[in-house]
Amino acid sequence: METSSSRYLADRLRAIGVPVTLQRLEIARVMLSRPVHLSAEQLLAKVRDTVPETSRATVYNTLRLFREKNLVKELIVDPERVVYDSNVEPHYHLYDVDTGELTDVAAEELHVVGVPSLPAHVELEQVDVIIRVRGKRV
Amino acid sequence: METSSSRYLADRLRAIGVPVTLQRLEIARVMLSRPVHLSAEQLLAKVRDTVPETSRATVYNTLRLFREKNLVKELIVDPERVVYDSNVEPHYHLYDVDTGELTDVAAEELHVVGVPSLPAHVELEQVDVIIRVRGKRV
DNA sequence: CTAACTGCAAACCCTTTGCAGTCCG
DNA sequence: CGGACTGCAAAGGGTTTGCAGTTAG
Repeated sequence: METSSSRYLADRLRAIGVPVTLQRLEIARVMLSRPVHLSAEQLLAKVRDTVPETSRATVYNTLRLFREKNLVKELIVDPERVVYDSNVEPHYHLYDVDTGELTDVAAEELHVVGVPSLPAHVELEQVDVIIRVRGKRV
Repeated sequence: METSSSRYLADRLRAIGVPVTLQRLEIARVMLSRPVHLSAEQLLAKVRDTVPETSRATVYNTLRLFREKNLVKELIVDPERVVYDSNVEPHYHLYDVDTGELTDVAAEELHVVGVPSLPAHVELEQVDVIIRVRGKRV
């Protein structure tokens, strides 16, 4: 499947009511063609490689839009920056605190047992699991 | 046990090689007398209630020091701010994304099954579980 | 023609830092 | 005395916003 073609991506955006622009198409190409973990700044750099007429504001605006449309998920693993994940299916993460590298852990591999019953007035939104690892100390 | 007396806290700081000052003692009283979740700014406000001659820089310096000494743990649940947790024992969290309220979930209640085997060059630092909830939509 | 999108730059918030003054051992 | 701690204010980095110009339907 040609998931990375402009045609496919443009249709996908239109299908969810997102007007297609050059910048959004390119942001979609970088973020949505395959599972990636990118910060806003990293995304901006990649998008500017091919579409230099892209501003920081547009990247942030588009990320917010994509998040609202459930095309990407925010990962909060580091106080320094937010990371955007193009895998919106339930899954977990392994995070190397030294390198910043993020790896997906499939929901089939890992299970959270014993989630407490919730107060009546709240509902579950999502369960985050972050397995923090670091390079071995010698 | 008088865990909140100045005497006890001062001794506790000295025991781990932290020179005792008025500000540190007060920060310790607010943070360490009982399990709390506080942001730096919230902590500053509480400390200034009793010791107004406390600067923001001192709060941040002291939080870093306390973290290095394993008196508090950083919680990364919200991109807006870091929350400090005076419960340094392994445990998990329930987070209300609407109110910002954080609740501890004891390690005995909840288990993470299936943590993947780690690459040889890294070691496990910690497993974070954040159960995100929100007020029920009507 | 109107509404929506974009770019730029400045504003904003949280956190850290430089520096001078102060205190404790 | 010397090293460490403190306060102030300014710097720093990531994110958001105001506004004017442009584009698409």
